[in-house]
Amino acid sequence: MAKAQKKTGGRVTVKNIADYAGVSIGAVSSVLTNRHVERRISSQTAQKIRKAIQELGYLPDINARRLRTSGPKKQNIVLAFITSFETPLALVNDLVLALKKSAGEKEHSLSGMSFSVMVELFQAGKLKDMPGLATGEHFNAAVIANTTAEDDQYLNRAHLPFPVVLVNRSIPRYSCVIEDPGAGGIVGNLLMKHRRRNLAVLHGSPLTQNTRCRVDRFMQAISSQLGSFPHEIIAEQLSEAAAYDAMIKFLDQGQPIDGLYAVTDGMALGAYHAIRKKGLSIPHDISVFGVGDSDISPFFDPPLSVVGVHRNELGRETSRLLLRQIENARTSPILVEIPVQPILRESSDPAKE
Amino acid sequence: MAKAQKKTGGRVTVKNIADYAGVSIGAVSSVLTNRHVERRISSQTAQKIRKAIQELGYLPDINARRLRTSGPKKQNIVLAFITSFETPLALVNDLVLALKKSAGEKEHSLSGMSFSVMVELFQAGKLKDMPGLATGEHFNAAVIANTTAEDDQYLNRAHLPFPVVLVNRSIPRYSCVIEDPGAGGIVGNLLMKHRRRNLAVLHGSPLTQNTRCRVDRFMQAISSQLGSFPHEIIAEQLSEAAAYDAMIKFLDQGQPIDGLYAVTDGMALGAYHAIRKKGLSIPHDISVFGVGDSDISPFFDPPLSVVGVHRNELGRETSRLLLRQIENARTSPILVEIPVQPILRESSDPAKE
DNA sequence: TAGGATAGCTAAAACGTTTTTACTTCAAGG
DNA sequence: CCTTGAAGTAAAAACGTTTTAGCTATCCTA
Repeated sequence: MAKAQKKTGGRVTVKNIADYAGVSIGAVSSVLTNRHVERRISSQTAQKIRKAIQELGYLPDINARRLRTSGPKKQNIVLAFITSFETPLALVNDLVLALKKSAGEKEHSLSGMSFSVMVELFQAGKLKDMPGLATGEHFNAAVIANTTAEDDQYLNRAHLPFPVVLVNRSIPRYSCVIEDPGAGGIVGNLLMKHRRRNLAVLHGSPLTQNTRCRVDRFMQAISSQLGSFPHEIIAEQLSEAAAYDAMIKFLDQGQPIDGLYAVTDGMALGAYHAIRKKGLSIPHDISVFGVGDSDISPFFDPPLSVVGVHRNELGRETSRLLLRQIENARTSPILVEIPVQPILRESSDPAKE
Repeated sequence: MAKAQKKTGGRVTVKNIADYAGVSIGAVSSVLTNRHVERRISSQTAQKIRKAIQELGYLPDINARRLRTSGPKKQNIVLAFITSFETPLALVNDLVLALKKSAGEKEHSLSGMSFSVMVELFQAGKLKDMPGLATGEHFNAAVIANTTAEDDQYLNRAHLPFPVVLVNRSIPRYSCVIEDPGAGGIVGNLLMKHRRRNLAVLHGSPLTQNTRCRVDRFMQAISSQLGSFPHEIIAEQLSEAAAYDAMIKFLDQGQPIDGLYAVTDGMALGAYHAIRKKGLSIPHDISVFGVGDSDISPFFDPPLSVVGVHRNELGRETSRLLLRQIENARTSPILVEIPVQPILRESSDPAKE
C-alpha cells in the first residue's frame, strides 16, 4: 500500500489515486470536492476512493487547486511577513490585522483581489539565503523586519522584483517605516531636564538599526550637553530575562546611576525587577524611560514613561505603504518617519522638575 | 496605457504583457525571471518588456508560478494558522517557530517537502463563513485557535477535509492540545491552603473554552470546600486595560477579597495595577495567581505565581500533532493535555502557609 | 556564394487540478 | 425490442506560468 506511494517519488497526485482505486481522475476529483452525489458517483465507489486517498496519504497541491479554481477575474495576492528566527514576531499581529483591515476596505483599486498573509523566517544575517526571496516565487509583496547589518548590506545591493516595505530600518531604494529617529535624543533631554546626570542605556545584542539609532541619539544628546557618555548596558538578547541579568550585573559593579533608558518595553520590565532587587526605587533613585512599543508599559509599577512608537502604528503604516505599492507599482519608494511624543508617567518623576 | 489593463478585467497576465509589448510570452517570462540574457533577449526588447510590466501593473500569479516551478518530487505544504480578528495572535509566534523547526528536522518522512505558514482570520463566531475553509482550497492543514461556542458547534458537525489541530479546546473528532483541565482547581486549592477565604476570579469576555474550564474548575474547587462561590470579575476584553478597569470597578464596590485568580498573565498585570492603585498590597492583602502563558510573569512586582502552560509548549505540541497527521493521514485524532505544575513566586505568599 | 555559427526570438509542452462534454455500459421497466 | 436512468469513463479545456526545443534571419568565413 505504502509502495504505491513510492512509485511517484513521494508525491501523490489525483492520477495516482485514480489508478490505485481503479477509477477515473474525474471521479476522484468529484469526491475530493464533495460533488460526487450530483455527479452520480455511487457511495460504494466514493468510499473506495476515500480509502485510496487515506491509504496513499494524498495531500492536494494547493497551487494547482487555486490556479484552477480562482475565478477568471479574481486575483489572489500573497503578502509575506519576513523576519528572523531569532527575533520575536510581535509585530506580525498588528501587521496582519492592519493588512486584513485595509484589504477589506474596497475603496482601493484593490477590489476583486483577495489577500493571503504568510510568515517566512530567515536565519539572522542570512537573509540572502532565504529560498524564493530573490525570485519572488512565493509571494507578491513583502514586509521585511528585524534584519541585521549583513542583511541590510544584501538588501542594499539586491533588487527584489516585488514591492517591499522595510520596518524599523531605512535603506535607500526601499519604502521604509521607522520611528522618528530623534526618539533617543528626546529621552536624553528629558532625563537631563529632570536633573539626572548619571545616565545609562540598556539594549540587546545585536542591535537592530532602529535601536542603534535610539542608542546613538541618546548618547549624542547626553555627551553634547554633559560632556561625557552615558553607560552602555548590553544584554545578550532582547528578552526580559536577559535585560534583568545584564542590569543586575551592572548594578553589582557599583556604578551609581540615576537615569535609565531601556530600548524596549520588555527590557524595561526586566530592568525594573533588577532595580527593585537591589533595593533601589523608581523614580527616586533611578528614573526610567522606555519605548511604549507594547501595551504593558502603563501597568508597570510605577507606570513607565515612554518615547517611541507602538507596534499598532507601525503595523498600520506598513500595511498602508505596502498596499500603495501594490496598487500602483510606479510609485517611488518613500520613507515614513512616525513622529513620537513623550508620554510622561511616574517612572520618570515629572513632579521633580 | 491603463486601458490595456481593463481589457482583462483587472487581472494582468504574462500574455497581456506580451501582447502589449509585441513580443512572445516566453520573452516576457525570460525577463521576469531574469534569464533574458542567457535566453538571448536583446536589452532593447528587455527594456520594452519591463516598461510594459510597469505600465500594466503586473503582479504574478504565485500559484501558477509555484505550480510550474515546484520540482517534480518536491511538495510544498501550506499550513494555516486560523484565529479570530478579535483575539491576539500571541500564539502564532511560538507556533510558527515550532513548525519551522520541526519541518527543518528531516528525520520525518517529511523530507522533500517544504512548508509555508499562512495566517487566516475569521470574525469571532463566523468561522463557518471563512472563505476556503470547508473546501480546503487555501491550505493543506490548519491550526485553529480562539474559536467561540458557535464556532465550536460548527466544527462539531463539519467534516474538514484536511488535518486540523485545535488549540485550547477539545472537540471530539479533532486532535486537540489543551492545558491540563485541572489548572483552575489547583489554583483554588493553593489559595485555600494559604488560608485565603475571600476569593475572586478575573476573566475576559467572551470566555474561550479553555478559560471557561479554568474558571469552572476554580469555582468548583472553592465551593466544594468552602461551600460558597468566589466572586467573578468580568472584563470586557482580554487586555491589560480591560482587566484594570474591571478590577477597579470591583474593588470600588467594597467587597473585600484576599485571593485572586487572573486567567491570563496580561490580565494579572492589569489587576496588579488596580490593586496597588487602591492601596492594597500583594500578597499581604491579596494573594494573586496567574497562568504563566507569557514571559513576563517572573518580572512582576512581586513576581507572579502561576499555574498553567506557556505558549512555547502549546506551540511545540501543536506543531508536533499537526505534522504527525500530515505524515500519516490514518492516525486517529488524539487529545493532548499538557500537565501543569504550580510555580510559586511571591505573589501567592507561600511563606504564610 | 555556400556553409556554418550566432543572435534573437517564437511555439509548444508541462506542472496538478477541476469542470465540462460526450460517450459507454448495464439493468430495469414497458 | 425500445426507452430510460444510473453510474460511471474518457478526453479535453482551462487556470498562468516557466522552460525546452526549434525556427529565422543575419553575419562571418572560406
